[in-house]
Amino acid sequence: MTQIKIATFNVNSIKARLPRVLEWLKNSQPDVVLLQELKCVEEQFPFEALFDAGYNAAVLGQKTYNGVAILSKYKIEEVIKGLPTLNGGLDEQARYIEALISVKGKIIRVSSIYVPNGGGDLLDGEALEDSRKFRYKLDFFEALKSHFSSLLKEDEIQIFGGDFNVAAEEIDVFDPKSLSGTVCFHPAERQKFRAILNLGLNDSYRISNHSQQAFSWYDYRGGSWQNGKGMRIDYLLTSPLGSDKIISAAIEDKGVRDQEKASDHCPCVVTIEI
DNA sequence: ATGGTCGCGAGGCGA
Repeated sequence: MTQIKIATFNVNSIKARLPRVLEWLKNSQPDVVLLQELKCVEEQFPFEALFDAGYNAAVLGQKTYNGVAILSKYKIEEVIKGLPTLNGGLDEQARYIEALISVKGKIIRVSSIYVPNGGGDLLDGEALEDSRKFRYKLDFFEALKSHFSSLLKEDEIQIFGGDFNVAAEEIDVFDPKSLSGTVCFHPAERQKFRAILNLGLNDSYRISNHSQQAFSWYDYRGGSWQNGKGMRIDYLLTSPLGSDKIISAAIEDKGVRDQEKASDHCPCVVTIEI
């Protein structure tokens, strides 16, 4: 009987965040960590500091923007870098990395995902849903759904985690009325995310904490953390074999988001018996 | 409050 703790954490620059990340790793002791928004190329990734902290790493980097990684106390195998797109190519940005983790003779599949935000300035009279960035976001969700659909044919414990940049339900935002139709809480993107869940994946936090409101992201601007104005946009989605084995799930906001030089995201964790 | 704050990298973009 082995328990494994898996985390997802959008760090908003691994270089700027390294001291905070090392401190959090020491306190939280996750076995596997899915990182997003590295904001550096693989050559600049702090492999040594993280190895010294006990973690192997697989990295898909990019200069300045995006970047995803998988950290693991166990061996990382069969790494796949980049999200397959519907036309048979690969998404051009560093937003997806997947691997197998070998845990005491058992295999789990994990991926670290950074869904495009989809927001930004609109042209005169342009609706969010017509903007280039938002359409890229919706296309990315479609590509994710297609890829997950094929992976779910395997009888594996699978955990797909990351910053999905969408709040699933009204309970997942601080003000559903005012935020409805804005980026990260627009009906079109919520529908795309729901379609991914409908493949048979579970939102591990929500099935473990039925009616608890908790947020994984607080804007740096406007004192959002101090005012409790956040959203839950980071998830650890589990395949049926994984969902059956969930012990607990949580968002580790206290002692992390309230620190100096914190990321605007909080780590989300799930513990699974394998 | 039509702003606000970060990170990157050296002005503006992305979030």
